[in-house]
Amino acid sequence: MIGVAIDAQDVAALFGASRRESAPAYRRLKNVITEQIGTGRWPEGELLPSENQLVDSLGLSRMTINRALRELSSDGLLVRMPGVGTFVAERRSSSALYGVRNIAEEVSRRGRRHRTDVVFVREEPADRRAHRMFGIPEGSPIYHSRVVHFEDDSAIQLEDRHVHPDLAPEYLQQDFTERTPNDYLSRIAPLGKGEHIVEAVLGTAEDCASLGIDAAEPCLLIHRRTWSEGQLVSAARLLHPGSRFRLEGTFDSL
Amino acid sequence: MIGVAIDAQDVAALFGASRRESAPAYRRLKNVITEQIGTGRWPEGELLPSENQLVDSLGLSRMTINRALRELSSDGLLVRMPGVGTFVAERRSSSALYGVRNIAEEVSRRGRRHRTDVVFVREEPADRRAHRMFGIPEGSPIYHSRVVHFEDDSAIQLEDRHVHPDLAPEYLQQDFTERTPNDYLSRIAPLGKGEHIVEAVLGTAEDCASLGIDAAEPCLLIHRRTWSEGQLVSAARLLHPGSRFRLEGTFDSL
DNA sequence: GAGTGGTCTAGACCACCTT
DNA sequence: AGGTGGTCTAGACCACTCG
Repeated sequence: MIGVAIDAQDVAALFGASRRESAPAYRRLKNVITEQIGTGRWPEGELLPSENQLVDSLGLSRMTINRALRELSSDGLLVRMPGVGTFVAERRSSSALYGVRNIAEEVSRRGRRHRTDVVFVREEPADRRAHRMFGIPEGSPIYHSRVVHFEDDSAIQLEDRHVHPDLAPEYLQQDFTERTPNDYLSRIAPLGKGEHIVEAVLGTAEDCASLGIDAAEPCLLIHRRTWSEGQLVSAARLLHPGSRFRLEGTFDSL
Repeated sequence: MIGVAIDAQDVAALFGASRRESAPAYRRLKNVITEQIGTGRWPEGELLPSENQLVDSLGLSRMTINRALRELSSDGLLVRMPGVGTFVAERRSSSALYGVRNIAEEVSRRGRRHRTDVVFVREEPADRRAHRMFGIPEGSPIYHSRVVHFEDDSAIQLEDRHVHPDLAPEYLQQDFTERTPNDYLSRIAPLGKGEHIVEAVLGTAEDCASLGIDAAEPCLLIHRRTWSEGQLVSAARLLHPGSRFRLEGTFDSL
């Protein structure tokens, strides 16, 4: 066996300390486990106590334990194998295809910590490409931001974004460590239409340096444009290290 | 009151008819409800029978009913309100899922010529992974195909696919140069649910040789699984050279 | 007050994996 | 054989909504 098993008594201590919360027991147990995984105190592959051990140490019924573990498994934080045990899942980001909107939310939904590094936020003269896309005169000001999104301490997205200055006049004054650009934009400009293009590429040397990855690592590049009231609001280039990020989506026959 | 309530006896009839499935009860109940909503027989806003009514009509314990309804609620198909009832949710934003459906169609829609090379189509003993995914015994036969799709004369997709033998018994006899595996499967097994996972990777040496690309070229890898009637029909690994392929999609005011 | 969903218990049987 | 998770039961108490 690789990882040292987590002790049921440790879980009991953490769970006991959460008694102040008024949430239901299964919720509190989920919170405790999510926190341990999020902070890295329980590393990938670590074996959790069995359901029966937790029944004894936590004083809850097995159904309650089972619900907490089952939901965490369906959230992708744990991996359960019948006859074997419950393990901390490998940390590999994944986002709903149509959920590429709010990366901070996706990250925290997985019980991880989201952090943003701002590379720059500035006004620039529009080049020909911006002129064509946004329909503003060449040389007139346009906003340009570049930030890096972290999940815990690994970079998972380099966001390079151009924004129409008239539709988001306060853009330069925003603190993007507090609220992501996407967050801000979706608040001030009601989303009308969006477009995604996804491809596999290698990052430039600068991209790779920002993300802290090797130059040969394949990356997922998402071009994302959003319109509001028929006007292009924002065009973003979202670059994700292939080893740390993937897109997920489901569809129904509807 | 708006919607006419759904009768618990109707649910019982549908549930009884699903007895042939060997799935657990909560799963069958979820399938039955999903199907009714998917086909529109239960319109938006419709009131479902209460948990206690279903306990009586289905002969299941309330915990089992509750699990089915709770999970459907978390899946967004139902909306539950304590003290009020359970309702069919409003249609989910039909986030345009990327059109990975039929590559032959996509190619010819672009005015190019589509061609398929069959690498192999064969029966294999299921390994552990197949066993877990498809729920068939380890070592029992499973179908495995690998074909390369060309757009004009450049390879754009390596399709490696495993298929449940019971749900597509004639799979080995198909001529995939005439009709793609996807085409065939969607004809014989009505699509229920699908899942995509998209990531950026490097192909194996064999992959790159099949696609005629350099080993260092980033590729878009799509894992695609499709279910019919709650049973996994097919799991495919679709590998696209990054330089020759990208995914596009649009979405509307979600 | 009657009905709803939300939660929880203390058992149980099963298929599965490991030894 | 013994441990694991997967499922299920038949009860129970609660906060909530509605008439």
